[in-house]
Amino acid sequence: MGDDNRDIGVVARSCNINKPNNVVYPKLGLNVSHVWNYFDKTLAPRMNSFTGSSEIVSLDFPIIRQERSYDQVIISNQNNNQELYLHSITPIQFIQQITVPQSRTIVECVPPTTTQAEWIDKQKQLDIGANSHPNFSFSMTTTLTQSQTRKNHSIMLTYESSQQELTNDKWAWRKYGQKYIKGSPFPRNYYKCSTSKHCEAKKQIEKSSKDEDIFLVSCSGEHNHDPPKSRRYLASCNNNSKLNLPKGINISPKESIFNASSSLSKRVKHSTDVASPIIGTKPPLEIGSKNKMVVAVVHNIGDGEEKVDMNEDIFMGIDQL
DNA sequence: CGGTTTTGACCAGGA
DNA sequence: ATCCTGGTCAAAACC
Repeated sequence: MGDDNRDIGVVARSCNINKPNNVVYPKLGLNVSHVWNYFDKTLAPRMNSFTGSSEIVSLDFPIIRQERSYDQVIISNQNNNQELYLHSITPIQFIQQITVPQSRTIVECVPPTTTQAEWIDKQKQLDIGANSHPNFSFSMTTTLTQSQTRKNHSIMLTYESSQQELTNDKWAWRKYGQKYIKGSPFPRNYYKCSTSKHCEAKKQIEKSSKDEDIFLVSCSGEHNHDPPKSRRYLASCNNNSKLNLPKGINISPKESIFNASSSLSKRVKHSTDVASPIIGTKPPLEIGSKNKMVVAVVHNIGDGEEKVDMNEDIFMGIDQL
């Protein structure tokens, strides 16, 4: 892609909207779904509070999305007579560690009759900056990093999270460790899914040393069960009144630990409101080979037509090795 | 009483 | 081989 798309990306960041003017998209007739997948929640956290007149259409990947061999996500309407094609301009290939947000994703609406050849041809048009059909290009605002610290360890996906986001989680977690990591004054907290013994979902939470309001959340593994029905843990927070964090998250920097460690006993007695499972954090991201986040906002603009807007940070495609 | 948190010990991988 | 670092374990304490 050339400079055109870079410009669009810049506009998208500043305007929070990423669409060419006066573009009418085909009527998709998509069902509104409130099923958010993990990527949706991670990459489009602001959509939680979307209050505009538009409908938030969150497309559940296993049901609505499908992929074709040429690296495409296709969203079909119920009658299968219209499709929304989503495609990563630059395939995102994860290696040991790679940061994603520089990647661009293109979203286009094309007739359902598009064949692979036609689609490739459209890509060529895009490559030369042609404007023959509606398309968007935008960047993510959420830093998403995939890493693998050790050979046999599962791949972890790391992203930045706000305190608010930490408190909204449907999964139950049990803390199993805490470690001060070199280079950071804040400890890293280790959690496992506590709902099922056989669930391999894990996550790590640590406070960002760069921004006091940001937490770094790393997820690995997948939940192999439904979220717990009981959300009893959601209400429990520790006594950090300033932050109102979920219980169990220790963000005390090293210095304060040392200064306050007058207690010499191995088991430091803690106040009643410090110990408890951390719940209320994002669910781990499902890192599958076919994970692609798709969220669209559909504007009804009359004449039976719908306008599909893509928020600047609500879509991305992820391909794995 | 069962589940969770705490925290030092242990272990494996990398330098 | 040794050291360092990060991830996990597990016993004790807590809720």
